[in-house]
Amino acid sequence: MTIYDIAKEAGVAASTVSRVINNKPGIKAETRKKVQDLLKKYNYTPDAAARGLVMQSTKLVGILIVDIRVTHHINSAFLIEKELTARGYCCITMSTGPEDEKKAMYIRILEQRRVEGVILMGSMFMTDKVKESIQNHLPKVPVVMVNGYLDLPNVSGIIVDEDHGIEQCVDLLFRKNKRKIAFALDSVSPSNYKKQEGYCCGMRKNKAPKEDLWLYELEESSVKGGYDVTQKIIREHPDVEGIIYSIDLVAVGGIRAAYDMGYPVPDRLGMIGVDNSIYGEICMPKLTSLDNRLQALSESAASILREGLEGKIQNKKMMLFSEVIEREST
Amino acid sequence: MTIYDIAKEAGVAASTVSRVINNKPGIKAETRKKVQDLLKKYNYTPDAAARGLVMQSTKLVGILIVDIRVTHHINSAFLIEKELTARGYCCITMSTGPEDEKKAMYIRILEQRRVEGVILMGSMFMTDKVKESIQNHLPKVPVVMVNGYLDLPNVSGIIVDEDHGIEQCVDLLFRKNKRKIAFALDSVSPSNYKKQEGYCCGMRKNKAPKEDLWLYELEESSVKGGYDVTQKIIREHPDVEGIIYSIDLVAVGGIRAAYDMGYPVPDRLGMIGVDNSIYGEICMPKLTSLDNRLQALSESAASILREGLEGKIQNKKMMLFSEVIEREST
DNA sequence: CTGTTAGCGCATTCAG
DNA sequence: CTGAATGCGCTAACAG
Repeated sequence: MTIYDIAKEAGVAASTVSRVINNKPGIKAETRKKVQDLLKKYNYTPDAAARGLVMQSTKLVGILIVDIRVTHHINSAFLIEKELTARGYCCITMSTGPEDEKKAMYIRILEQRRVEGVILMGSMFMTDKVKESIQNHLPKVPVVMVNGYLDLPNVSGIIVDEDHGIEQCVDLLFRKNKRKIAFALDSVSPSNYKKQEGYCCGMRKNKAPKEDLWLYELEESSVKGGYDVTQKIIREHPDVEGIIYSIDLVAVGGIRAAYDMGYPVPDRLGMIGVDNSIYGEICMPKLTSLDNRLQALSESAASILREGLEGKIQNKKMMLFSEVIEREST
Repeated sequence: MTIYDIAKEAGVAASTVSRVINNKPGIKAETRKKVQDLLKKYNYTPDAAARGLVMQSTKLVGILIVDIRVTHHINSAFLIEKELTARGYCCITMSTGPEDEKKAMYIRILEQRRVEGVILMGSMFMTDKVKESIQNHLPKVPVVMVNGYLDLPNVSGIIVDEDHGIEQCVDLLFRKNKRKIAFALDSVSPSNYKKQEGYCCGMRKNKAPKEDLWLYELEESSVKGGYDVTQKIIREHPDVEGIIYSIDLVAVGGIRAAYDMGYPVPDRLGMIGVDNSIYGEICMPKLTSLDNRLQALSESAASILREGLEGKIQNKKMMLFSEVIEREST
């Protein structure tokens, strides 16, 4: 079913049908009615691709996420999608995986689809390869990176001061008289690197001796990973008094490990995660967590992209401030 | 940049460029090379929409989810997307919200985009309005419903015997000598209705007196909702010995409520959730849960849709069997 | 081996 | 107020 089919049956030209569909003025009420009836009769809907071709506008935006199963990221995507869908855009949300080549591949897919805007979700997209791909394949569409930045004329970024936030976490533990603090990283990413910096800064600021900076990297970013690393930390440093984890998901594994090893939380061991996620409300005791402002981050990203879609392409750089949410684990 | 631009610079016709792009045979190696160099020079990628128009194939599939933030559903979408992307399809994943009108609206959006297949995620799509929309707007594309079914020639469905699974949960509690069992529903959906049926069946089968069938509906499908309803259950039935929840997310709220009210789990109170999700591994004690076979469900959905995309449109109906995973809460 | 032509479904001039 | 003609970017059938 095309506008021609409708036109033929209505005894008018295709252009008339097109005008009716798009509510253009200058159509006799009677003709309009006749066409509209036919449109309804056949449940006709115009082909977005064909329209996009002639209008030079696909109304498509791409949202790239390393892994959509990561609660934190999909929650953000949800908010962004809601905002953009309300404005008539259709979002293509895809999981790229962590490999640079695949990220580049997905950028190409978005190019083929001629998206008019792109969201890059998370600092994992802060790589040279991604930068090069954007430069080569999407040099003119507005791109917004959530919690990261790429120095390109069409890319904007919003970042959270997670380094400073983690520093506050260290401060909090010190205030609770916990001075032997370990830090567990779930993966290597610019965001996690910043958190690690914050940990080191905070420890230095609180005059912790250098040999007491205990950095741990997880085998896997999961509850089990958190469980295992925590056992390891406790075994290697039985005098540990606090652990900060790069994300809540692994922190909750740590909470359980502490319990199983007979380290009461928070009395003997203070624990802090990052994301202020639902995981922290489920475990026992409830987890103190660094709120990295997911909602505000997403809303800003959506609104910056929206501006870009409206033609104001500019590489904005914004920062939001994280905040420690204290619960039962400290 | 179009194939014409490339063609002009290469001194060949557009069709030749098209042939090179699509690796068609019968091109002089020299010409091919010349064109390929230009393609690379300009980072040219064909416009998927224009190609789709002439090929009569968009290579687009739609995935509709009531709320992509629901872990269970997004995990399933992830698996399906992976499979379909690998086969050259591009997935449009969208949150419809629970309202029927919005579901219908999103079906129209998919129609406009001329998707070649659709996944309906979750039993929440088993409504007359959705059925009517599919019938009117997407009567010819293969549709696969995950954990549900619509009686339409182009719709397939895979369902899980959650009713029977919940019955087994009741059996398990009875074996543990818990006979006063409540059931908490997080929302009204066909899937939850089936679970409720299973609860009633199980109770009847185990000869529980009719007045001991305690059904509760939650205010909100959240940890807090589970917490509140559990307090209510305990207050209204201090002799309660077991609670089954329609999903893990609310069950973990219940676990905490039981703790706060001094009801040791599992000694005094056995608790069971549904989904076998990560939530159940985070709480303490760890949650016994009904595994509703998410992975198998998703894989089947993807493979049925794939068959549909390959032309074998048929309304298959499949069933998978759930399984109780016992942990610490029973 | 390559160029010419036509047409996918639509919106938009420009005539009438 | 409406119709005919054109072109968006691409592929395919047909010539040559």
